[in-house]
Amino acid sequence: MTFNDLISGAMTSAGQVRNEPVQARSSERIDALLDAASAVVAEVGIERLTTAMVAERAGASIGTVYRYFPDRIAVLAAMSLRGFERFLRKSVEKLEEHPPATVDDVFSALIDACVQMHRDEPGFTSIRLGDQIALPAVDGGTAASARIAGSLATIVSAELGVADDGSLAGRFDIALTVLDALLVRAFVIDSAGDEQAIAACRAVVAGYLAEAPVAA
Amino acid sequence: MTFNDLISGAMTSAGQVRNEPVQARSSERIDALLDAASAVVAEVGIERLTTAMVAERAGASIGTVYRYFPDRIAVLAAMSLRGFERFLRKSVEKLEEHPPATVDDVFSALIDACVQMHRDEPGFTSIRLGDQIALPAVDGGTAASARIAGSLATIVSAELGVADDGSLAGRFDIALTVLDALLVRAFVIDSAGDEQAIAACRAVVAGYLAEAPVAA
DNA sequence: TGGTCACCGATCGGAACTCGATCATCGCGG
DNA sequence: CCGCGATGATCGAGTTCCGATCGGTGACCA
Repeated sequence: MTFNDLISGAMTSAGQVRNEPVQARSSERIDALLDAASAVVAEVGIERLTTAMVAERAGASIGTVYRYFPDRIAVLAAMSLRGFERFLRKSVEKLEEHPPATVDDVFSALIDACVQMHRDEPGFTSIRLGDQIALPAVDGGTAASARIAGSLATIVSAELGVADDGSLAGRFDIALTVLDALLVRAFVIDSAGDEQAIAACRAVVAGYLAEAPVAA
Repeated sequence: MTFNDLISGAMTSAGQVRNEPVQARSSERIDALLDAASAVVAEVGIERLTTAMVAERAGASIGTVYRYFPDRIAVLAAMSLRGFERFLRKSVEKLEEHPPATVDDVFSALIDACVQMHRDEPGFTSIRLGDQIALPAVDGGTAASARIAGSLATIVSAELGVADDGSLAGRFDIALTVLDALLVRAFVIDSAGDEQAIAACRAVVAGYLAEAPVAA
């Protein structure tokens, strides 16, 4: 089991399109629609996004939006899931580029990936890493950070030889929750990312992970 | 300056009603509308709330909703602000009932108040303590936790004699951000509040505050 | 008691979403 | 290799539903 397995284990059906693309132009169209949705959220926020804005920004027709997404909320959910998957891919990229030696290295890579998402993915600060589009239909099993934490604990145990008394997944879930919240804070303070706030995120997460396990 | 000053310093105009109530029935109606909005968010989520649902649930007419709120998002913003204010009031209540001796006591009271909000205030787990309705029109000065942190730092310095090298407000802002995120997690895991997750929130916040200051 | 506040719901504009017509792509058979 | 037909993709007018308004009526309070 490698870091790459983080991705397949964490995806849900909640943000998938209604018709899986067959032709290349269809795949490209979906990406364009989600790029458009991201840009609209970055500009006006989640609540004010309309499907007409998305269609217009994507250079498509309203009917094309509804070919792939059953409704407005499905567009937001797909955007959220795409962001989540992209975060995972960047994380895996970094973890495979510079194999971590410690848990702290692992989370350092996750923070780097998440900072990059906030900087490169319009609207990510609004949509964040999480579940707010899906709430209240989320529980401890389906929450975004929980979907990563279990696999990550398994992989970290195996790859780094970290002992797991059963609490590692919970601790990672907490660390991911804190990471997401503090990076949103860093990008709310400064849309380019407040460096002190990012540094503080690193310190808080590292400090937490360095402690002896607490029941999660 | 007392803990009670936390409240006046943290409020914004962003969630205020369009017509301030004059008659008692008007105040009661606004409360009923916001109670209704909370119930609807708890059931269907933020995105699916409609003003018709709010009117119906409140036993009012659609025109009554628009007497007090210019639009749908203003209803959500008012609900969010009311939650935030109620959290502050519960916090101040607890802090005045049992005067804290340490920063940890202060945050313990804040956690108790926030847990109580999640339990007693429908929809609070969706709307949380934060700014998501207002995003992206939020910055480091207007963010919810930042609006508390400055006053709290001043009060804690004065009341508890805690030394402040200028970083206390930032540290409190971080602690509040973490507190909010980890309690949302606790109530996502279990809608009654997962006790282990709540305990973990206490430990993480206490652990962070016990450390030597890090630039925020 | 009268002026002001509060409420209602019919109405209209705008957003969400549908569906039938049309266009584009691709694989297969000649 | 090319033409054709089946399938996929797109569009936007039309329909439905939601957001928001406004004029008429009722309630409150000084």
